[in-house]
Amino acid sequence: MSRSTKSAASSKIDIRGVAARARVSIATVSRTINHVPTVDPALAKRVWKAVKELNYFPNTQARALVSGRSRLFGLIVSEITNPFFPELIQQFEAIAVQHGYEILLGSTSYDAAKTEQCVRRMLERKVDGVAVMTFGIEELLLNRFEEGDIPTVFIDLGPSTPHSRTISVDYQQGITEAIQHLAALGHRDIAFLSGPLRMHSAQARSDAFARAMQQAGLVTRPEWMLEGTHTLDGGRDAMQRMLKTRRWPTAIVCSNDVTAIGVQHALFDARLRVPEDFSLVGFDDIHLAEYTIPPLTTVRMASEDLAHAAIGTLLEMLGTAEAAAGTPVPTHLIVRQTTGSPRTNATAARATGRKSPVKH
Amino acid sequence: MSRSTKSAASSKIDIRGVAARARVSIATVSRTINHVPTVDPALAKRVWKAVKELNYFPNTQARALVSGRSRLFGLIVSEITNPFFPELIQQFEAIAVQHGYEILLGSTSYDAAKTEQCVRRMLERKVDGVAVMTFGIEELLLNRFEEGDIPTVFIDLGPSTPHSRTISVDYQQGITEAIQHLAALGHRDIAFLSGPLRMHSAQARSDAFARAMQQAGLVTRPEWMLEGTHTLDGGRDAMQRMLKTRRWPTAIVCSNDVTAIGVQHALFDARLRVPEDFSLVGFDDIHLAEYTIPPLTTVRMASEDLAHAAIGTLLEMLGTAEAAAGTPVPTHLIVRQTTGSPRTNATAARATGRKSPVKH
DNA sequence: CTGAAAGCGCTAACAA
DNA sequence: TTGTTAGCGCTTTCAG
Repeated sequence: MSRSTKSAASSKIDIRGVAARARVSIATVSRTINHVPTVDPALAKRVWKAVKELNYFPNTQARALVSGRSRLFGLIVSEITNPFFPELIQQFEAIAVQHGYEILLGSTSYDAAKTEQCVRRMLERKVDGVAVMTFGIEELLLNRFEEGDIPTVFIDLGPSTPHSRTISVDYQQGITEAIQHLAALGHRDIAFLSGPLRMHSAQARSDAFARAMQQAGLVTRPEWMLEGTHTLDGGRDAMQRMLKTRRWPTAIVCSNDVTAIGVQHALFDARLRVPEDFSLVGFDDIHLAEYTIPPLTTVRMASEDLAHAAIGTLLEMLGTAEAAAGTPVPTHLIVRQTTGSPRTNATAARATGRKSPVKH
Repeated sequence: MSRSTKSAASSKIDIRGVAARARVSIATVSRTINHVPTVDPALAKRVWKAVKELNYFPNTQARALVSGRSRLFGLIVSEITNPFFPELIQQFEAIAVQHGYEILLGSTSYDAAKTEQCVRRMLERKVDGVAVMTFGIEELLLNRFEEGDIPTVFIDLGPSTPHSRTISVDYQQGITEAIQHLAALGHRDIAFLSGPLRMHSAQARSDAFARAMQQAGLVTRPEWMLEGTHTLDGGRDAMQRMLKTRRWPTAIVCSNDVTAIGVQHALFDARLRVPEDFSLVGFDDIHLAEYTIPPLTTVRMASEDLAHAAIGTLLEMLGTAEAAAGTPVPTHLIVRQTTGSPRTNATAARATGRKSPVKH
């Protein structure tokens, strides 16, 4: 077991070791690595040299214990298996790390017990702030964090309390674009497949749809306002239910992309084609949307914008950053290949095969 | 600002507060909440009562500082946007939480600098163990953790050092099933679209393919062994390259599901049909595989099994759990709708339209 | 500008 | 069985 004094056992080196080697006090080491400006450059140089040689890095636990700040941000999402969230998480993590923060991830899976436990874990780890990206009202969460004086950001939730802020999303813009696009193609019978309506953001998207329809002079029929679950299965099931009804719409707007993918699947199963039999519009613009067959027309809400807004707001609440201006996160339509002219009833009845001729 | 003595400011309650209210020493409180069996039940009851009333929970930082254990497991993945990883992460987190551990997530994005930083963060936070699920050899990682005496599990990496173990995956089983399935359908010209070959697991899958082909008495042509990137884009690009060559295989086996989805997309773009023109097999069986159009035939490797094996091994190394026996993670074929009889050259030339008649 | 010393909240000897 | 006490590694007064 050869352990040269220099290299190995990096984990056992502490601030005292560095101080000894640099022939200064531990206080000076502390100041140096924290970039306190009043340190004599000569000493600082000795300290950094020792740090390098010993491969020292500070113990985060001790640091957090004494300073009261953990440099940890909690990120609470509902369900990590919806591809939108990983994209969001990745952005969030990248931006957090840039600012010297770590992410503690929690997923609620729409389950009260899991949510409670998740909040508890965040509180125990003394996160400096929390971003709740569940796209749903979680009064519970708000109260618990409020009690602990922990800065919290939510996505489009109503009131801002002393320790919580809201990031607003301009759902209307993108959804209006979608309806206008559909209307321009000749669609009049448009259905909306929402997420769980108890979730505020699902409700907001649903409302935006209704408003856009009205602006376009189209009527929304109640039986064409379906409630889904924001999942693949939910989209498939809802579409299957709709296919059992008498009168079909010619276009379907979904509250998120995975729902739309579920719809595509149900349609495929029923031997119905997109966009010939049904036009389809998603929401989110996950990376995969470009890869569905055919590629999905969808409303883009950039996960990067969301992550930026969330962390900016958190940093601002901590006094670390300037006010990041509360401009809402924008959305806009991306036209791909799931939208086209509405079918005539005749087409619907005998549709078969692809239109385009074989190429190769 | 009314703050009743009982409820609010839960974050300011410490072990001393609890001790005072329960009229015991802080040591007794510590023992109670750590379930040390030698505490007098009467006192324990008083302590728990105080804990409830004050809504107390221990400061994790302090606990970690003194005990040297953070109850944190690092989980390093390559790229969170490949849907396989979120599914794995979710499983991993669930199981970790069951055992009282938290997850610190890091993604390397195949980038050396990001990887380095990621390891550093884990070391700084003093993780009790690390699972490296990058599906690639990362000597760098191994050494750094080894130096810090941190238990580490890798996926199918060669040698086990004192502090590292390997979880092996039985790639052969599932891939052999896939080849046999294809051969039974009449395929002889089968291509393999691998991941980045510098990644050990991609190489292992590739080798398993070659062996399975040999066992089935089929020849593998070098130009049909393509290297992809385990991404949507990589699958699409590789397929597009292949379509430019003179001789086409009749079936394609992919090293993971997103690659297969990319291939489907390239085929769709080229007006070629699955499975009429090409049979397609994926690997992983992500949830989405059931929702591609048509649904993807794939080799299942359960993320749950992987997560279980990883955490079991980590716990075992920490002495917390019994030896979890090193049985390899199994894989097996799931037949859906992307595999069928091989095309004849004639079919390839004039393929058009769906076979099945319209239903509704 | 630097060093000595006092804790941060908790666990783990050691005494009682 | 319970309480007292000494730190864990670090930041941060407070003197010097």
